[in-house]
Amino acid sequence: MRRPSMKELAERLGVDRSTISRALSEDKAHLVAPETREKVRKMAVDSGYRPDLTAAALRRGRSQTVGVLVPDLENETFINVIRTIIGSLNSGDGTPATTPLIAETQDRPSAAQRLIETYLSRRVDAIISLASTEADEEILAEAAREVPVILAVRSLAALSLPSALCDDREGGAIVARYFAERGHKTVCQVRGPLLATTFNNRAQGFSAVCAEKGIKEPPEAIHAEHATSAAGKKTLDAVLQTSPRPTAIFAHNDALAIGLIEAIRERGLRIPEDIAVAGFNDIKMAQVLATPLTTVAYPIEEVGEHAAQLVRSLITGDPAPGQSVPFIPKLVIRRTT
Amino acid sequence: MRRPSMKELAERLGVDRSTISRALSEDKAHLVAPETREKVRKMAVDSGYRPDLTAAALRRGRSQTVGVLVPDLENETFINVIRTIIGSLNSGDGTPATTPLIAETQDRPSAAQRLIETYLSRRVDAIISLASTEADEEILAEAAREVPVILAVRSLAALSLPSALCDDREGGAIVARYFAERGHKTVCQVRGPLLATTFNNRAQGFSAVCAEKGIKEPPEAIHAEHATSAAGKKTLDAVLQTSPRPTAIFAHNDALAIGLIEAIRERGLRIPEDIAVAGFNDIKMAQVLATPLTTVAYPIEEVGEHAAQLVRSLITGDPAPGQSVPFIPKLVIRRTT
DNA sequence: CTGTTAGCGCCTTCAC
DNA sequence: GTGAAGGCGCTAACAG
Repeated sequence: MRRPSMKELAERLGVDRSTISRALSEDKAHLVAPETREKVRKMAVDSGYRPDLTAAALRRGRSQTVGVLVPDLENETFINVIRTIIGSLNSGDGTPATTPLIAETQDRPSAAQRLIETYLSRRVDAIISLASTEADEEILAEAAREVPVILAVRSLAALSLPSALCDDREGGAIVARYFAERGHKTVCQVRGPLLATTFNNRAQGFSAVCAEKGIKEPPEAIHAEHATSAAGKKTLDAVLQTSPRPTAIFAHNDALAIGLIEAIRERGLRIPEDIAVAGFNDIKMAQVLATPLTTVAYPIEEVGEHAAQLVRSLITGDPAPGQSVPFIPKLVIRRTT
Repeated sequence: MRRPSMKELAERLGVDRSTISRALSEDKAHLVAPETREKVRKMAVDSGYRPDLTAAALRRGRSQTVGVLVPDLENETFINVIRTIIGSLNSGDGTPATTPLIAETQDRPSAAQRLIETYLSRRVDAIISLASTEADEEILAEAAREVPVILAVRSLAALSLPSALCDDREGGAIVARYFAERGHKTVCQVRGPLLATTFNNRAQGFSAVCAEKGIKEPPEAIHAEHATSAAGKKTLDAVLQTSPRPTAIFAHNDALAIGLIEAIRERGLRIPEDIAVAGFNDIKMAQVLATPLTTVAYPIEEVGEHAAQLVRSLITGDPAPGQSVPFIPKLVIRRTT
């Protein structure tokens, strides 16, 4: 037998549809007499009633839905930030569950645009972008006029929106200071693609400290094509060709670092004696490596939690918390340095 | 200025709302005069009209949405199957875009149940489960009475539903045959958790061939707690304690294999001379390793494409293709064996 | 080819 | 504490 609608429940119980609606709701249930409420709820369960959220969304103008944009679904760090966001959004005591619509942009502006339009057509209550690149600025700015837009992980230079961020500049600086302490005189960065602020900031923070401490960097920046281990592996040749040869490498993320490590191993060089490697993010694999990876732990919980908080307060129209301080990542020293 | 609804467009153009609806639709556009159609479309663009998909969903009874259940968002293979599904679902020439609702179960039946209920309340047009475990059978069976349910990657013993699968049994057999060819006499499996059919089938296929070829396996099965590299790493002790010591290990997936490799390396044993390792799935990392991993390539495209096809035909009510043959995975020989 | 009409299922005033 | 009524924005029959 087909599942009933509120109207049918109402008929069966001889009450009005609105009573059913109230009895089944979280916030208006107190308006209905305890006994009718229980009667209604029992009947709802017994009959297999299932609320129609598309109808509720239309009527309310809010869909209990947030759109999430991520550059790459294979990136553990992004996924973990999203997990934290979702967890936080649905742990709320009273608040009704929010369903995330998750999609990846692959850092293609056209994809970002298309997805944002879909989200807006689906009447999402907010958009969280972890995928923002400069090319998306306009699209995001426009979206922000219709619905709250939150930036997480990646910020945008020319667009001020509520953000949940890691202090990547400081992250880079932390690595440089550590390299300085260890006595390195010549070091090298393997940078991720520069379309996002993230890698840029890490590079700047690192270089600033190097300059200050008189540590030498190669004149030409080394960029990996993607922030993946395969791409990282390919950059080792370029690193070793710089002269004098660096004794430590700061890879802009752990995947790059792992690629480098495997390449170094193939050459028969020793880590960290011949060359030290530090990564960024502290993915799980960092601990599994035979030589566990020194890296900078990304403040996943903080960023995710803060993003969720922003979403919540913007949806309910609370005062958006003012410019918030980015979270400081933390150096994790292991065996590759 | 706020974005207009169809009604407002209709008023501005002096036509009926239904004309707007038709002109803007894909399949009914031909019913409206070319000039009015263009006039409507131009006005829609100029005014920034944005269709309200929550309203359309309510009216049509179809939400242009599919629910996707995945056990673990960090698993590259699952993600790639999902990517293929989404790509295929949205590449359709005429078919309107389908938005996926993606969520992970972490293999917790309670999570699966909650998510399926959310999906049904949101009136998804279909559910694709890559996360099916025995514990979910009832829930899935019940869901299948309301909406098409497709199983991908993982099948279910007691529940016959349209499925897109890999022949895991054959995958295990392929590895065993290869080990036999290489002359191994004592081998060992490191199995994934047994709540899903996948690992069970791989184990059976492998063992059947071993028995047939007279290859020895340890009497007690070795199970990793999770299908991750960290868990795989921990199993090496157990493997080396079996006697006689195996000369080859079949890890039920690449993450396990990588964990084992790192553990083997820590001990100073050589791969493949002292011990050979084969994985399953062929994740990207398999090629990046200093000693590239021999593994069984998962038929990602085929499984994803087939799942998408099933979704399409079940949604449109076409005859569901009969019991389909699982796709055969392919051995990729590299350097760890 | 276009208009008329009638809801989809829910929530929310406004009465009583 | 409950009922009556209206409508969110869209689409689908049915006329003409």
